Amino acid sequence: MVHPGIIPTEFYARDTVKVAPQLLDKWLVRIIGNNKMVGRIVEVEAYRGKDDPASHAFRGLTPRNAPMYREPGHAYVYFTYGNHYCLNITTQKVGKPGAVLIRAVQPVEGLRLMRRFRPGVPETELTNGPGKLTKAMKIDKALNEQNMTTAGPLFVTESQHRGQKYDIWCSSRIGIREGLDKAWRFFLKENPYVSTRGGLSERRFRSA
DNA sequence: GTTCCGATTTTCT
DNA sequence: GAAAATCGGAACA
Repeated sequence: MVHPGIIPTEFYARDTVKVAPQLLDKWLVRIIGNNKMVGRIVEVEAYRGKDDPASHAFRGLTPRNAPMYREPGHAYVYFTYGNHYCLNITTQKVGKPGAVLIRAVQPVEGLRLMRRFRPGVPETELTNGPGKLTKAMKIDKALNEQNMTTAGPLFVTESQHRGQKYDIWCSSRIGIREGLDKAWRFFLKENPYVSTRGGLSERRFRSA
């Protein structure tokens, strides 16, 4: 199987807040045996380090957040609220913590498999939240620390569809209590697959 | 539509 | 012991 346009390590080895909005419209690809699932990234959040009280890395290195300090372009998968996995892609060079949380994707390919992992759910709710997309695409602890810059079980590519114009908006991040002043959630405005609950102070970020 | 609750890991108090 | 980068179901309106 050929996978054109895989996003390389250098893309991720930069400021997390710069990387996050640039991941929008790219394709998250999940390979399981001969099956392929693809989701267009439509909502993300940036998490940094000591300057970011909402980040897992705010208080320094722990066993859980260790991937945030290691190589960029790798998966940081953690288990939360006793029920759900969340997928992040690590950013910044080794030693400097950072990660982008993938909050929502738009199903592009492999809908049948996604529906099998999330039965009885309408298409718009298949992957419109961080815990939902990991379940629909079978992303769990087994993929923690996976390299996402090469063709493996999980990686990101450029969009393989014709470039259509879209508006990027930003807001405060969701489900946090501190760091609400930072507008580090980025999403495609009016995309029906973005998770519903709005952040504070939504506003236009840029068009692309 | 809303609010409340339970699932139960990791980290911090 | 409590809160957290969440979700789905139940109860209520």
